[in-house]
Amino acid sequence: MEVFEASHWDAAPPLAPSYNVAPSQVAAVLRQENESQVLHPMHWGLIPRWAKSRSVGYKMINARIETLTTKPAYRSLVQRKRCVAVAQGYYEWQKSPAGKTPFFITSERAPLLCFAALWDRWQHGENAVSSFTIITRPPAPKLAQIHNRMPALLTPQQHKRWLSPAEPPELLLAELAQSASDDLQFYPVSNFVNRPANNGPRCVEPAHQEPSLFDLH
DNA sequence: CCAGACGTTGTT
DNA sequence: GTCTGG
DNA sequence: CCAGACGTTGTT
DNA sequence: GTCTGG
Repeated sequence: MEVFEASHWDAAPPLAPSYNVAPSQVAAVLRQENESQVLHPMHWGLIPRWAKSRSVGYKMINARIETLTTKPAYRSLVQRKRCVAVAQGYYEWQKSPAGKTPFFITSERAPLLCFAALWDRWQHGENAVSSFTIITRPPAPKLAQIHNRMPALLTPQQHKRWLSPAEPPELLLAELAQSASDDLQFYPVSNFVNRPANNGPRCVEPAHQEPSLFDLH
């Protein structure tokens, strides 16, 4: 709330801290409501209003910026359902012949990352669920060594405009695809984070250098 | 018209 | 709900 | 994203 | 291989 000058949390108890937010789990999402910014707990993995079951959300965790305006599932959301997912960092798995290594990625300068995202509300009988998907883009040069995609990130200057319903989506998307993301830093972590049930500071501890089988005699 | 999909990543 | 394919 | 299950019949 | 759950 301090960083974003958000006015309040939507739900009474704010989210508990998590070092391992997996798809389907709840994360902090910023939305504009009238003139104020409000934090909402939302499930990661978009469940569109028309979905017949919640399980649709397991597939829609990311949205490619290149095709955002043409995909039927997303194009209507770009107009009025923009939001910002908030976290200190995120994990990306780098592949090599030796296997997959998770990296933890944060900003050198900012205390939090702002992920450009889209949300929707799904209602089925009694229970309503709000959920979101994170927009992805080709990687900034720095991150190309880790992965061939990255989340579309917003600077603190950009995020208010991204949330504003008055802003034209075409312009916002053009800027989003360009934004520099040159302040990102990263380091490898252990595969403790691979198991969704694992949580705590151990998720972001730098990995020991594992000797490869090749180096053992 | 109705039926069926609606998504990304990564691998081959 | 809305789009695509048949 | 990764991990883990993937099934029925019949019994307690 | 593919789907579900976290």
